[in-house]
Amino acid sequence: MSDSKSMTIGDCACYNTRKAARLLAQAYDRALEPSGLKNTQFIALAAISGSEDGLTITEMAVKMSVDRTTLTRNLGVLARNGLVRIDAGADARSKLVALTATGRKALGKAIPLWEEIQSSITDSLGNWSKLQREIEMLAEVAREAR
Amino acid sequence: MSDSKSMTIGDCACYNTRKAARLLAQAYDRALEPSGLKNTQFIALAAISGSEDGLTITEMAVKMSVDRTTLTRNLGVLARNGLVRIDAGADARSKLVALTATGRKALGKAIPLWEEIQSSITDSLGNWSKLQREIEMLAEVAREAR
DNA sequence: GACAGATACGTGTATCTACACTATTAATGT
DNA sequence: ACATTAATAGTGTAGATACACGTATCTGTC
Repeated sequence: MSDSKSMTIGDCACYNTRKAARLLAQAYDRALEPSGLKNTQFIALAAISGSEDGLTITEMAVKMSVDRTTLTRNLGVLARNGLVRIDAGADARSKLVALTATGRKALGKAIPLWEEIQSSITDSLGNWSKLQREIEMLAEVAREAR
Repeated sequence: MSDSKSMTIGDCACYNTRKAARLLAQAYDRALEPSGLKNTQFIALAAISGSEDGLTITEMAVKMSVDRTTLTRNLGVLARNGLVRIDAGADARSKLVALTATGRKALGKAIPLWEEIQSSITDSLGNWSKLQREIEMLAEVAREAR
């Protein structure tokens, strides 16, 4: 079963999704360039700005579906560039990530650039909302694959 | 126009696609582990094996929609592990990439593992063929975004 | 045959990614 | 109170990714 119509490696879900992700990352990076942010950094800043009182690294990693240790490194870059602040958390264990003024400013500069590339991409597609839901479903299925 | 229903950063095409790509990569890497290959390496070997007389690095990069210099590094890993051979090409400039016996063997071991995770993923989805076409369209749109 | 432009490839640098492991601190059970 | 377990974060290592730049080679043209 499940092999009814010959699987080909060219149909690999991982390959095709990664390919799209690479090309999208390049397009968004180019579009965001005037802000000095890469797509990853833009998304990270946006995630932080969405949380009023800052969030811990683990919280943020879960929210973004990225490995915690990956996020630690990525936050290191942002902190080095003065875009985020990493304060002591409630615990002596946890830390709180928050935007600096510089970070907020960069985010503000990036948002209209993002809106432009985002609508440029989605306008060329039939129905992005629907495709987005399907890609989210794909992510969910991958997350649960064990 | 194009903003008829309020764009939110959570709808970012780049973010959502990258997220799915990350989770898929983890799932496929886990599944392929017994072969010693990562998803990227598996795809690279498959791409090479698909070309009878080997291909140049640029040809392969175009075929896979990956940056040429990225591919150079990735091939370096595969060559270091004895999975591919990099011979002199027609030119004194170009080179020819080909599978070694070891590479062919690893690929052979990986294919059934790939089939398993691939159908596990796609079976959990409504219609992968259709979604795949849409993701390919998304990649195409991103490629042409300038 | 020399030269301008095109082709093919590598390196330096920087970022993103994640697994395995470690260290520290907090919470929990007896 | 103490030992065990859970929670939180960092490091070592390794691979993937791409841009800017540099080098060698080839090709067409004069």
